[in-house]
Amino acid sequence: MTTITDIAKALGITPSTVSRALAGNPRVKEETRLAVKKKAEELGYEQNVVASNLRKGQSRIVGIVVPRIHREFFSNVIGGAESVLNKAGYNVLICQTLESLDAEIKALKTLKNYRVAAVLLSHAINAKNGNHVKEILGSTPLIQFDRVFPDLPGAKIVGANCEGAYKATMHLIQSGYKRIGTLAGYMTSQAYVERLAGYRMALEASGMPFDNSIVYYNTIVRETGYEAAKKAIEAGCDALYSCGAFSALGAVDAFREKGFKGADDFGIVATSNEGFTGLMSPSLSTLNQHPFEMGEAAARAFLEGRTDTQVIPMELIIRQSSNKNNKWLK
Amino acid sequence: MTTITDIAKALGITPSTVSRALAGNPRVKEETRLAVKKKAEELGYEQNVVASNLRKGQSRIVGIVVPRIHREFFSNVIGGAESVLNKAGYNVLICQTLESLDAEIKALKTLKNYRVAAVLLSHAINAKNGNHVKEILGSTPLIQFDRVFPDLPGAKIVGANCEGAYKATMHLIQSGYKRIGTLAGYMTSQAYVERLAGYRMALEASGMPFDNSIVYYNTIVRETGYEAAKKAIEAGCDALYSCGAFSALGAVDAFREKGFKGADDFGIVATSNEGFTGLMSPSLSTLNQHPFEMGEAAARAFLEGRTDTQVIPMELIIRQSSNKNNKWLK
DNA sequence: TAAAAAAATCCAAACGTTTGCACAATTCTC
DNA sequence: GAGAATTGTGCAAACGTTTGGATTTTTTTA
Repeated sequence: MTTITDIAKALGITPSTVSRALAGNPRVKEETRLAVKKKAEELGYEQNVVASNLRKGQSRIVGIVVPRIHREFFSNVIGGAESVLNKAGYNVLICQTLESLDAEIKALKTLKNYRVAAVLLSHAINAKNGNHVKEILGSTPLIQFDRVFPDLPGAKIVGANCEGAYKATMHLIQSGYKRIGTLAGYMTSQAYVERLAGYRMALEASGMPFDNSIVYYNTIVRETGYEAAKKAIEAGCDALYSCGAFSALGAVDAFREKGFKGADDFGIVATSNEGFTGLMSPSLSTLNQHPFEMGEAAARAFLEGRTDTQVIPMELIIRQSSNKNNKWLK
Repeated sequence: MTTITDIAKALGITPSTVSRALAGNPRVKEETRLAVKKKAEELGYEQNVVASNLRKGQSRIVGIVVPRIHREFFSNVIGGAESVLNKAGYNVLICQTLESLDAEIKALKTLKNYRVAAVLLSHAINAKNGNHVKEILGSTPLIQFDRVFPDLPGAKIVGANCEGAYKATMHLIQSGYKRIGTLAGYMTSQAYVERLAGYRMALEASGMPFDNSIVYYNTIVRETGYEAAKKAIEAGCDALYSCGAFSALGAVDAFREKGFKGADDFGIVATSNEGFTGLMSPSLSTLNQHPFEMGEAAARAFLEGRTDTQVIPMELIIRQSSNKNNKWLK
């Protein structure tokens, strides 16, 4: 591999001048700069970024830590972040924690050892606070997304959970549904608490009672969604706002079983616009969390040195499952 | 940040001994090794991997280049590769090409400049050959997966396209379907050519004619799948093997339109076990390409220094769309 | 107990780049 | 045309680690 020393020797100058020439330092003569560029091209020179990083004490690598790479939400966040960072000349080093706090700690240490320019982080589910992060990262910029700890410094990118849930519930109300339950998540998670709050606000803003007996807690997978939906039907509900996407899938199973034929019979809006929601039958009305944009925002927050909290709006996508003019099954 | 020199000074020894002690070199006394370890712990020492990599001329980073990070298939490959590599002490630097050859070239150069230990690569769709790779990567180990160029050196991990298509078609034949068409892909892609070959082999092995008039080429998205399926129905088909998953979705649209009620009316098996295939109604029988395992295999091929081609079997998953004993819609 | 062998440590260079400061060459000013 | 200002280049150290070979210390052997 050719080095700047090789170029320097070939040109009878010193490595320092070559370095400056390649870096576009104005202190080197136009003439020599061109000669250096030409020779570099000629010898197929490529900078050894490892050496450069060592000398400069910093790298053009941004670390991204996520619970799981192959999760629709996270892979989209990564995709968004990568595209922004790549344009700015950064590369991404990716670590997955598989929801383990130990793995998160290890990942952060590794990234620190690589002297990454910043860390984009969404916490493992069993991280209870951000103390470990502060200690390990020191002065390395931190941008948290989705699963954040408010006490940690630095930018945070979160979804508009409350507002989204409000919008979804309001849509159901305005569509004429009279008794709207909710498939709520775990109250240990900030995101789900906010969604429940949004649901409640929409009801109360419309003069409808908030009835805790049709709030089905801890309902985030298909099976529990199915069971909860059956109960909701028995309880006289004609619509559901689901805090997740997979639980809504279970609800649809229940509707099928009951012979419901369309949104006239029962309406549902789910959170998280997973790919399948638009492909299944009935297609599911959802709240799009814009994971790709979340990744872009996280990357930009780093590039622009922001330290505030950004809230990414959730977009309501109305599909068959809440569209009263549309039969589910032909 | 504390360095090995700090540790050396604190202990009254030299950095070289500290380095060797931490590396577990047998030339250092047990006693000093323990002292070093203790002091390192005490001072919160973390190795500067950048300096280490520079000196050693290689890094513990593996580059992964994919067309798109947020594609179910690729994000799973990455997930699989990361989990294996991480256990072996490697980290992954990820680049997406967004199907652009220029971006692929740039990514490879970047990875080379980082002196990565290896590159795992799935080519951009408009890369016509592997010449650029050879030139840039030089001696850096290359492992290609999914989209590979046979002329490039190094390990290759591919799906068992022919065998999978054979299995899927054979399953339809054995289920009693009499006239089986296929939603074929682009014949410019090796994978689709092989799938068509497997389909043909199954027919011929069963004494059924291969009829090119019910081979629907270039059918890989929902819309074209829908159109092709309508034609297939008119042509008297009672089943389809689809080379993609999204085209099968279009076929299901067509079945719905025709009022088909179950696999007794029409059978279909799709390639690629995308998440939605198991969630839609009817659930789709598919060939699971095992992307996660493909990523694991690619990572292991590097770790074990393999240079052969591995074929990852495709698993037939039988669901409602080809199960004659099961009505699609209740 | 002296010499030889083995074990532990040290020295110094190297990896390839960047950068403050010194020096040389050029241009400008009066 | 002498000195000052400007411009371009060189020198050498530094980033933190690793490693071959030299050196010192300890242990073994006769």
